[in-house]
Parts: sequence; structure tokens; C-alpha cells
Amino acid sequence: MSFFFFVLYALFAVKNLCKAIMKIAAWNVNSLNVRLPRLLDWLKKQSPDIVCLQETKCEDIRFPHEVLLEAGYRSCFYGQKTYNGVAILARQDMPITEVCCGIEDYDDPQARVIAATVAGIRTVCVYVPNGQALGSEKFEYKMQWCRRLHRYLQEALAQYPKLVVAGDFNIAPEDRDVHDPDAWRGQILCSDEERVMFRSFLSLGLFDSFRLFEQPPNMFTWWDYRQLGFIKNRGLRIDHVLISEALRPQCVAGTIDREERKGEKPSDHAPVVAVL
DNA sequence: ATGGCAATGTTTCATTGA
Repeated sequence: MSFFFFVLYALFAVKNLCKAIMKIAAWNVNSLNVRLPRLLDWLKKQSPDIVCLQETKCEDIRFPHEVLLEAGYRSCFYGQKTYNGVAILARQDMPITEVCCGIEDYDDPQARVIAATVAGIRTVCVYVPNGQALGSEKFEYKMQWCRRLHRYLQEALAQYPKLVVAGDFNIAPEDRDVHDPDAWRGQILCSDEERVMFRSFLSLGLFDSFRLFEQPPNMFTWWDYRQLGFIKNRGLRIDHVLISEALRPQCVAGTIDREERKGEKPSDHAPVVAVL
């Protein structure tokens, strides 16, 4: 009898060992056209399973779908000329289904959200508006847009317990996510109003994968191109991979790939990765 | 007090980003 239980246990252990590790990334590429060589290198080097891209600045007819397929990735995309644009890439062995562009019942001319299901995980790729300055028209748009996103995520979570929201949130959630909290206090990306909004996303039952783990201080995802911002590590942590409660037990790491910000023609954002 | 850098298209400057 005990042998029988041993076999059961062994089968269970093997099943756990075989459970695929998933690397899910968010990366604001600041022009997919310019960043394509770096993206292809990065895919080869890091082998992520799902990648949420922001600021592709790429019309759908010009999306490098074929090149990515040759590199081993399927893609779905929602773009426009000059500004914004989002896309989701998935390793070719995983079909991309239930693709949704934009937010239902919200006629937003800016392409900022795309969602798809990959390997049983509902993946929502977001590019939250920048907001420019508190009190500006663009700030109002940011806040209204975030309220719409909140409702969208609430509905999505009800339908898909295994949910990831990844992208450029343009919000540094806490002072420890800012290189100089006093200089940035109350400024765009760091204001209380924006931070309350970010916490309202978390209170839906989402977790900041980066903060599920012990992290070194002064870890950021964006650095200004000007004034040697990256060299001096004068950055902000504004790109995030949020995961739902159902995915939290299997999350084993949350990282920022600072290396990708180095070298020739980097994006001003580094990729953020959650490992599940 | 302002700009600094990078990308885009309205291109040799204005706009936007964060």
C-alpha cells in the first residue's frame, strides 16, 4: 500500500518538475521599427514566452509579423502612426487566441490596449497615457483613461482568474521607485492622485510581481536620455507586470533587465520580466 | 527659469515623451 502512495507521490513530483516555467515581459520599445534589431537579439538571449510591447509607433500593415515569426514568435498588434501602439508576442508553440483591441465602449483614438489569451493566461498589454503635467488636459485624459481601464480589468478578472496586466503604467507607485523622491514629489508620474489610481488596480486583486520579492534599492525601468540619466541611475520604476491572485503562488521571480538599456540605440525603458 | 535626448512626420523645425 505504501508503495502505491510512493508511486502517486512520484508522479506528482514529476508533474511539478515538468510544469513549464513562463517568462512574461513588458517592454516599452519606443519605436518598434528602430528597436527591431535589439528586440530580435533580446528574444534570442532571454527566450521570453510572452512579451507585451508598448510604443510600437507602427501601423498594423507595417507590423514586422513575418520577421518575428521567423524568430519563433507569433504576434497580435494594435498600432497607429507616430504615437502609441501595443503588441503581444508569444512563442510559436503557443497559439494566441481571443484577441481584443482597445477598451469596449470607449472610443479612444489612441491605440493603448491589446489583450489575448496565451497558454491559459489572459494577458493584457497596456500603455497608460503620460499625462504631461498635473492639471493639464492630458492629465485629465490619463485619469479618465485609467478609470476605464480599472473597470475593464475588473470585468476581465471576473472572466479570467489567471490574468496578467503588463506594460508602461507611467506611474511610479512609491517613493522607493523614484531616484529623487523630493524633486519628483507631486510631479507627473509620482503624484498622489496617480498613486491612488495604481493602488486601485492592485485592490482588484493584482500583485506587482517585482515587489513580491526582495529587491536591491534604486531599481528603475525608465531613465531620461538626457543628462546621462542612465549612467547616473536617475530613473523611475513606471513599467510593471501585475499578476492575479491565482498566478501568485507560481510566481518565482520579478526582474528588470537593466542590461538592455546599455549599448547602441537603446529604448529609454528597460524590459520588466515576471517568471511564473 | 530653461534645456538637455530621441523618434516621428507636419522634416531641416514642431511635437511628444516622462
